[in-house]
Amino acid sequence: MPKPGPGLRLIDVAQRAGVSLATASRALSGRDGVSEEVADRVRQVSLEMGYVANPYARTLAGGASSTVGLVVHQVDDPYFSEIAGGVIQLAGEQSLLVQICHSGRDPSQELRQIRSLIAQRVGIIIVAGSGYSDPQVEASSREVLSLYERNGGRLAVIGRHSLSADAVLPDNEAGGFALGEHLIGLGHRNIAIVAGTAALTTVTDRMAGVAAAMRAHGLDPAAMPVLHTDFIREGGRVATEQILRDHPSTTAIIALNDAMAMGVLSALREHDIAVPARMSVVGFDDVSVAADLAPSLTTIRLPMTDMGRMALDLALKPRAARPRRRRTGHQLIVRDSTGPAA
Amino acid sequence: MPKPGPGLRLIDVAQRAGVSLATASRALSGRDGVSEEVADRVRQVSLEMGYVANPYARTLAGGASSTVGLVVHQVDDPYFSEIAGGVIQLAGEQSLLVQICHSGRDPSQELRQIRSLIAQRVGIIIVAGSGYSDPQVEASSREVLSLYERNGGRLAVIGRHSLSADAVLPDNEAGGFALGEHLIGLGHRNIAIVAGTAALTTVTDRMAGVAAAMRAHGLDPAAMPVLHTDFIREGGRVATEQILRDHPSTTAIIALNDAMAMGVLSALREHDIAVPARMSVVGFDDVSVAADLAPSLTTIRLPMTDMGRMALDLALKPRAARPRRRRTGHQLIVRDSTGPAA
DNA sequence: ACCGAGTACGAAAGCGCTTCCGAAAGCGCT
DNA sequence: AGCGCTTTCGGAAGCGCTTTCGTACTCGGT
Repeated sequence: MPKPGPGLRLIDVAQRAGVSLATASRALSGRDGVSEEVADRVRQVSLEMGYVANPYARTLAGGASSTVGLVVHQVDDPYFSEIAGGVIQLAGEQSLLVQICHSGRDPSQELRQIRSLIAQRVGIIIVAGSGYSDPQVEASSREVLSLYERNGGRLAVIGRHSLSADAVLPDNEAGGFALGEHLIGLGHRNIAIVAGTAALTTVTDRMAGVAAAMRAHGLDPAAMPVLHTDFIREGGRVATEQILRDHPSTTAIIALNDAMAMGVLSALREHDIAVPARMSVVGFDDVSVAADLAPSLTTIRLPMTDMGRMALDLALKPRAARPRRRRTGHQLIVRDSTGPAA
Repeated sequence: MPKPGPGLRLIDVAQRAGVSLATASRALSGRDGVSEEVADRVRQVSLEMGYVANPYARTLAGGASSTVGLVVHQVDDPYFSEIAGGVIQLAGEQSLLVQICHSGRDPSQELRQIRSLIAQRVGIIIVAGSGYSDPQVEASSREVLSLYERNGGRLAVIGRHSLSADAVLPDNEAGGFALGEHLIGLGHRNIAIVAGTAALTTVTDRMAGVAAAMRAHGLDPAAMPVLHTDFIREGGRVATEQILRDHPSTTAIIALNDAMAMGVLSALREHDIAVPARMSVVGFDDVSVAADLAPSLTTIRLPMTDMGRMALDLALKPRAARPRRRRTGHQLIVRDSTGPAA
């Protein structure tokens, strides 16, 4: 492992400015107890010499770490990369650094990553991604995180419910409802859901919204085929094959995220099934390519970049007595992948 | 700024294991001078207590920082997010953490980010993204980076030439050549290039390849319209408008990356110009959505994830006498966006 | 049984910073 | 002039770790 180069030390600056180490430290970190005149001189010298404090020493000595840990499922998934973009953006403005790691959609891996971040003593952790409906897993993850918070760490989660932490929550249920309404309004009655991993709360919430819409229109959600596969493109492909085979009367497919919707479209294309003439397809998230797909995708827009910013913003604020919830807006974007039922 | 919680200290583990601090340190870091028996006991106790070393203390005491800094233009650009995915993947396997920051395609911002990483004493820096053809900018960035390397920092760059650093280089010129050959082979003679930011070496290299292909077939590259805009989707749209207005005889458009190609396709769609019947379009990179576009995009595939891994791999190896170059393969992927010239 | 070489471990010195504490100096007041 | 109070600063003690150095002990050779 390479070793970073040596650097200017605070004592060098202090000597050059003709003050003690302690005074120099106070001057640079803006503590009071230093005359304006001396403080200015120290700052001046420090600037001239291009001094930058060693963050390891600073943190060790009881200062706070200035890096934020970000845990995402997978950074090359557009949903997460946009969230990460937002976090990095705001972090940059606040001159914080971002440690990023993958949980790979695996609860135990996620826990490992969080532990590692805590060990790194990062002061802020942002966990993006769905919660897991497995109570066992959630419990142990919750335990680690709440210990972290009790120790003074700041935590914010994106897109998952958390009892203790501040959270940024897309309105998954309302989004699902809007999708359901849209399709039912177009006359669709045989709607199938490509639902992704069953254990994710994101999935269950979005499904609940769709079910509510169906009930609101006198349809029976229980009759609706629900295909659980992976929450990625390939999952959409696989599920579509099953739908075509087992539920031939289906006229509309709701994929619970855009990645799976892309898989659905690609499978339909292979089977020469016209969209939306013979089958309507909707996604969820509105990742940036959704508009460029063939055909362009009707979906629910979530402000991913903002969600990243909001989460960091929450975490930067002092902790409130009760965990804060920030709900994001959502918007139905109607494009070319949906049309009237055949 | 929140403060990370306290933690178990090495001395706690040492006491519990009945050895001195020094011995415990040696045992856990695998140094020799400790009997197998004692070392085992210490490791056992450490595991039981869930001890994790404080990285700040460790680094301060002369150990090496175990985080790698990654500078990308923008993490929510698929090209960079896939590279980042590769870096994070390998870093995870080596239990390194990744600090990620945006340069936002701005040379001075990039330099600022690098400086900040150096100040953070990260031991490894990976810079992804194109070089800048502005010699002034390149010089000052080169100065900072070579100082960093002289001080023992490890550096690897992706997709840019560097005199001193190890580099992972896609074969931009050969890729450009392959695209040119493909279109010329389909009978296209009036080819326009959507080139993106003129100051990037990636752009100039890819253009050089296309030009070479034209010369090889007796065509004059100088006659070819070259549109310089931003290296993003919107740049492709703007450039396409210009092409349609100023170069109506064009039958094929080469976009020098997929993002711009998506812009080109979207502009053509608005103008109801059939692809590939009336206009062929190619991109470069083969980001994962390229296959799902309308129509699916002919492009040059670059192994982005691998490139990220390779860069970190290079940086982890001890420095060689001469900087190493690792050339990546490339592959022409023919899809539905290209066809014979009208 | 004695000596030099080797091995296993502990004591202690930092790494560069923050912060507590105490000394010195300046002030208004009696 | 003498008192207490505040302000400004320096000395020094850590933060938790790695690493050097020194000491006690073991062992093969004679």
